[in-house]
Amino acid sequence: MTKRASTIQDVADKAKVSIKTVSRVINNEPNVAIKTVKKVETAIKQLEYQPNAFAQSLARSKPKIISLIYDTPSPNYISHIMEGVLSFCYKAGYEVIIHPLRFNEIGMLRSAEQFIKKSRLAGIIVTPPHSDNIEFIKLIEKLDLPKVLISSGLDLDQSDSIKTNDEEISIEMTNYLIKSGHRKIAFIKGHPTHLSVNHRFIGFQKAMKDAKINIDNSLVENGLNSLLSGEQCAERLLNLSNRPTAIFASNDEMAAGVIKVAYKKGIRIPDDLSVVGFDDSPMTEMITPPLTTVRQPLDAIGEKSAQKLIDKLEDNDISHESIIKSEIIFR
Amino acid sequence: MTKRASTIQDVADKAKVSIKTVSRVINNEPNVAIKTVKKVETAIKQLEYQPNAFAQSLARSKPKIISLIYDTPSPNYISHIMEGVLSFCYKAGYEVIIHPLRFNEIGMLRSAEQFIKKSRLAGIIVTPPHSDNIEFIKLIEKLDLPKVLISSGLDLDQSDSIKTNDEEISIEMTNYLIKSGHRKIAFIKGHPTHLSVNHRFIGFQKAMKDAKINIDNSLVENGLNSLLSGEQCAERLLNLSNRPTAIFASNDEMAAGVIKVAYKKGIRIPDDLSVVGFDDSPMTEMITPPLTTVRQPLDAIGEKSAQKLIDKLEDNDISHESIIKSEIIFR
DNA sequence: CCAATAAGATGAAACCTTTTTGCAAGACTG
DNA sequence: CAGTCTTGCAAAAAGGTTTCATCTTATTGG
Repeated sequence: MTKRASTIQDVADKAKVSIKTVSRVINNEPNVAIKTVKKVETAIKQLEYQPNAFAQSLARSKPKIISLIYDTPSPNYISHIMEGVLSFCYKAGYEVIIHPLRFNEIGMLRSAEQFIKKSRLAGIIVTPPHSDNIEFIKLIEKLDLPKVLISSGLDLDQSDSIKTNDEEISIEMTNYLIKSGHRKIAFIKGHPTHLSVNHRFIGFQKAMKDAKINIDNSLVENGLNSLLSGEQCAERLLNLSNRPTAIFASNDEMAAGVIKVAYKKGIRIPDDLSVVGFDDSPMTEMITPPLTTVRQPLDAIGEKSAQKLIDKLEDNDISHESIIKSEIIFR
Repeated sequence: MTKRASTIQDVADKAKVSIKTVSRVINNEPNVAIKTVKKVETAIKQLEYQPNAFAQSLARSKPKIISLIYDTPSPNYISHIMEGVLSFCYKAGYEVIIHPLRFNEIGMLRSAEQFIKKSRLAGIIVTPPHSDNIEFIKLIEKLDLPKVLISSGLDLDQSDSIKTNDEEISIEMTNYLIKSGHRKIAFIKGHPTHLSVNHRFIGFQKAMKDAKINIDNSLVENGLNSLLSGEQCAERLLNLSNRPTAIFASNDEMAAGVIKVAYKKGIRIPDDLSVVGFDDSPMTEMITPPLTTVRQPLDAIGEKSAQKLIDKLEDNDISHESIIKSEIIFR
């Protein structure tokens, strides 16, 4: 039993053609007679030949490898984005290296640079909060690496980013609350460095203004995207003498925190208090009572990002919309 | 501005040594004079040199690349395992390719084989449910690929797998319920192909037997690990005239399903019904009321798996324990 | 103290597998 | 018969690792 994997040479021998011709077939190059293609293909099949990805990457100027950079936001978020990215790249013949990068770690930029150089990436997809980090983006640009930023709040070239319609959907959600009769609506903002999350607040403000309802500043809390911070904000909000009748949280984790506190205090949902969130992690469904929430199509976001990046790399026409719409799930 | 990245040759020139010597320094090989090492290191720093990972992989017989195979179980599960694997591999200088593989897809085995060959993997880490798939394991063995299986129920060489103490902890959990006064305890089993989950049931049986409590068969349900199946099981269990006072679910998603149904039926938790789960996804905390549950240290499992695999690859002494203990979180 | 020998440091060239590059030659087309 | 496709050849990348030989030193025995 020869353990040695077969090489392109073996295939060439078996098909009785030259190496170059095999290479042509593998890479779908034009100008190969159909008959020859067939011969080569059967040889490949018989030998169970698979081109060595490293040799290919080395020989090509641009290896077919991209990376997805993340920083452990919610597992749900990242794993769905990942799913979308992987499934598209798989079809397109690209390999993906998932790379975690701690946002606040010292030397994070240097280690990122090392990683990028070492892997000779063809391109990079960046998720929040890194996509909001101007230093990091500059590094990528310095290295001349094609990129796609997901939900970046930075003001960038359209062709470089995939965004969600946070502001618009936030308006819609706020209108829903208003239409349901709420006037004292509290808002829990997200992490300050997470720019795109802040668009959610902007939408809220606009909707309130349009409805001519004043926003009571004591009803606006600054959260940190975590369950705990949601609890803390809720604690303050629900202790107010002028307690809100609805709370709009910038993400589901914080919304869950609100529910937890409300439960502890014996405040009934949705009878005494309406709670709405943003993100639709599956947890939303499990929570009793279920939350009305905004569903972001994360898989689609991942897929589009990958598509956009690969189109760039291969100089295809870039005509895809860059905004992926979320929708409200009423519960 | 030369865009070309610097090569080992450049470093050699700058340090006035041979390529081989630079290679020695990069790979920490012995028998290099300290003075020489210094010279080379400064040259590397000045040129911002990073070895090309593909060239390395190509030249080495075994590339420093391993893969983590998964099949979208709960996002929480996979992303924590991933976290552990990545962080260890990063330190050890290995790259990780995360590869999704649909369990029931036709041609799944062939596509897996292609992937493994193409990437010239050094080793592979397999998560459930693939780690229970005998066909898949055989494929890996045929390809002669070092492996570590996470929570495999198959009866394998110890050195090939990382397990959790499911049975033991399940006994402990059952004892806790019994000690709390419960006698009519229902059990919701997990997905039948997910062997390790079944050890949880075995533990439950043992504990009940030891306590001399008969298990009422109508109180044992077959779930499928999903929220929905949890709801269905709960529906049946809670409609029984002889309704259980406690329900032990094999994972948290099913436990959440139970809670959802109980809530709908107006059954109060924990007053009328105790619910305990297994897994400790963060959802558990958010759910109101919080669940008593088993916490599996997923990051640690990922880390140990990576360590075990890499130790194998590098012929280090393999002396690590292969069982990672879970603990019960009382709430 | 010196030759003999071992041990350590270094380098030259082959090798890993594929793509690419020209160029030449044979095989068609109309 | 000129022109366009196909195909092959051989060699040069791509950027490392590895084998093995060589040149220095250090150690040892006498």
